[in-house]
Amino acid sequence: MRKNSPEAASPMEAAVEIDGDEKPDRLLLDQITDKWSILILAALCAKPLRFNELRRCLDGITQKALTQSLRRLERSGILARRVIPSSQVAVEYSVTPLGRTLEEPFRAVYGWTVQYAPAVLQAQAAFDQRAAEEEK
Amino acid sequence: MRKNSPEAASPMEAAVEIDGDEKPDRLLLDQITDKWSILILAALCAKPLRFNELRRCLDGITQKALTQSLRRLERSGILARRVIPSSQVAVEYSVTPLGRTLEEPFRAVYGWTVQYAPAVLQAQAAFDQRAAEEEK
DNA sequence: CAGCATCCTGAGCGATACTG
DNA sequence: CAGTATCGCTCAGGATGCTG
Repeated sequence: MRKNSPEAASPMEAAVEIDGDEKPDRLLLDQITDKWSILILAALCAKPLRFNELRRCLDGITQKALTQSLRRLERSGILARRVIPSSQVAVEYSVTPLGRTLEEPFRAVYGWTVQYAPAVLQAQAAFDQRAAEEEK
Repeated sequence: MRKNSPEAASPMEAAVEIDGDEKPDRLLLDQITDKWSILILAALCAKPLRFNELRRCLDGITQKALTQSLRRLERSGILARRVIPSSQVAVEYSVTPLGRTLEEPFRAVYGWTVQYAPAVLQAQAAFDQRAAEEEK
């Protein structure tokens, strides 16, 4: 396996330059930017939740998808899974210290979507407008 | 650093609370966090590129996938497509001002992957170790 | 060169049923 | 409650060929 590259003078460009084979960065990037990870982390950063509580927060997610996302995040050390001793089976998910370090970057991205959503919607409308016109 | 994010009482949680129906934020989030968008933006932030130049940067992407991603980003006003008059057909893609505002947030996420990749890999190894043991 | 159209395969998702 | 297991099926994505 390859260790990561020494030191890239340019910040992000490294991702697109060293592309000879599958970079771990790219894989990792895919993992954390998947459909639900951001939202799951957002929910658990607020407070730890149990499986079905979490499911209710993430409206639209299936049990299977949630389980998979949770496992993947747990495996990567971003979430912790803790079985609560009780009469009923109870499992609580929480964010690890490592996961906490992701909160900021994610907040930046999510903040962007909120801030610029109107601009983007407008751009999309304009684009569709133009497309429709030259269709005629 | 950043100047955004006034001091939202609830920073990211908004995304997981208002889930009655498809929120535009969620859709937008999916759009920009897809497999290639981050890398495309990274490449074009460095400098504008033509279609095949860009394709070469993003090793592994197919023509179809690249076209789709580019259209989507163009439609959202993040990229600009410009046909260069010449003897041969030439098209240059560049980042719009709106796209520039995404550079920071993306850099934060990408930076995280680089910084914490070792920690994540270690966590994954430990996880797999544990899993393998209780398999026996 | 920069795409669009078409065909095709399989990875992944949802639905359902079952378990500790 | 918190999952695992199985099965069908869709549809996103790759491969290929063609065009302005």
